[in-house]
Amino acid sequence: MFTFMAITRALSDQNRVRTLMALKDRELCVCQIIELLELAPSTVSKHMSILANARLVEGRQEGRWRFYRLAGDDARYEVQEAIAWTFRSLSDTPQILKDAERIEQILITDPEVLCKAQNKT
Amino acid sequence: MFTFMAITRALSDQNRVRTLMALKDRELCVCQIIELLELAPSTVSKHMSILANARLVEGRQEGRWRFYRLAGDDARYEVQEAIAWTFRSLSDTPQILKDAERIEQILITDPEVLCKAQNKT
DNA sequence: TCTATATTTCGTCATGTGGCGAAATGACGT
DNA sequence: ACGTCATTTCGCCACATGACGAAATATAGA
Repeated sequence: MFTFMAITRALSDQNRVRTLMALKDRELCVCQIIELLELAPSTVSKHMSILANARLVEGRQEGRWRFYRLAGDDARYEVQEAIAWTFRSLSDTPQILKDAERIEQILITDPEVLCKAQNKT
Repeated sequence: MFTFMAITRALSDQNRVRTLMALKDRELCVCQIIELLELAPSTVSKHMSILANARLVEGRQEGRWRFYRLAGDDARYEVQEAIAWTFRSLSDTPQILKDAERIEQILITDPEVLCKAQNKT
């Protein structure tokens, strides 16, 4: 029950759901997620920790950057089903399609450059 | 997206999830749900309206009583999948098993008597 | 070691949410 | 029509949550 509630609570925020969808087929660095959501780094960090806590995503450190990816095949089935359900429900929605386009743009820019740009703002 | 968020928000409260699980294979009158959750009628009413708003449950008026049941086969597939996922995730958990037992007890008592007893409290 | 920098943690604020009781609503029986 | 009674609506309170900026942390490179 606790596990399940952690998942539903994690999914009950639009920004977190958008992030989850953005991780389809790729991992993203925190600064890339910041760029997508247009939120403060601290806010995004909190969101990611909530998603990670629910085991919906996994984090990976690479140098100064932290990358997040969707939970893998080793995840609990509640998690796997939650992710599958989310994707089936939202893949075709305007917001997610718009995000997908935006991510393509974000991926063009090197994370290095992206982060630097964010620090100036 | 809006529909999906309504569902996840509805599922992000433990009492609402317990209620949803309690509706497996049967409909329940509001006073029976009050008895199960041990919450104030106004609180339960609010919970039910949130579940109904997300289309996870449907209400039916019968005289003075209002019965709720799980969304049927005509519901959107997001809803159907959400319900299916919830059941697969929680059917075997202690809280839900305990609730199931308690519901058996509640069902023994006639709703008429149950409501009267609640009014006295 | 010192600096730069990507991310997290902390403190704070505004808003949302879940809880209750009282009053309103709606439906039955008389 | 009127009283009864199950449920909902409303107003309120305590607490949770999402947002930010500032400060702390951790890592890479000089």
